[in-house]
Amino acid sequence: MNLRNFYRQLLDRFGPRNWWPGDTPEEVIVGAILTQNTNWINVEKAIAHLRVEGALDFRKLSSMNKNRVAELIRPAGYFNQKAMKLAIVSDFFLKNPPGKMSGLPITDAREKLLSLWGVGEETADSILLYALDFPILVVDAYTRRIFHRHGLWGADIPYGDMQKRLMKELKGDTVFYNDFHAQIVELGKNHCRKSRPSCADCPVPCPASAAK
DNA sequence: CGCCAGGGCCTCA
DNA sequence: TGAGGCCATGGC
Repeated sequence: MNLRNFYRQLLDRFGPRNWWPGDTPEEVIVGAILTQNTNWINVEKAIAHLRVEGALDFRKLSSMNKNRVAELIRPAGYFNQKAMKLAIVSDFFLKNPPGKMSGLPITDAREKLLSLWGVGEETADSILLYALDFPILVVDAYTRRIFHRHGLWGADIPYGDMQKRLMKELKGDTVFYNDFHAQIVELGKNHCRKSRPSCADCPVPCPASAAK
């Protein structure tokens, strides 16, 4: 399969996605934590609560009472863990502002993020790409499932393997990786669902032999 | 109803 | 280093 062509099919169907859903780097970073294993609809409710409270703000998030933060982000699930994660990440970005992080070599920036409790590979890469404008491809459960169904790899391929393989073939820049991942999410949510996938109107139908 | 969602950490071998 | 358990709400 030609991945550039695959992307073209998605772009033709869905149009440019203009991601990430969030305006400021702060909002993108908060969203990246809150959306861990959670439906975006629920994340939006949590972000709305934070905004009303004036807490969509690193200073506030790093100093506010954890129980209060947990209460505000309750709809996003795992609220106790995520309240802690928001405090840790906020504290980090107060000391390492996004503008300064963007100037580091990407490997250094990634390592710093991964060293934080609560920030794994996907969250780190989402922040690197969507908040700090680094050219790195975010992959996720949708990516794993979609390309597994297309016969590209096994169902349990590790995160890093997916990322290496796709980036090696795509060789994109920040703008391209931004939209590629956004298109994958659109496809994964609305067509290539885990259960009851909507294959009839899929913009990138699986080869019959590989479909599952 | 039960399943699922744009993960990540801890434990235990 | 890998599998399994845990965290938790709300939509469908």
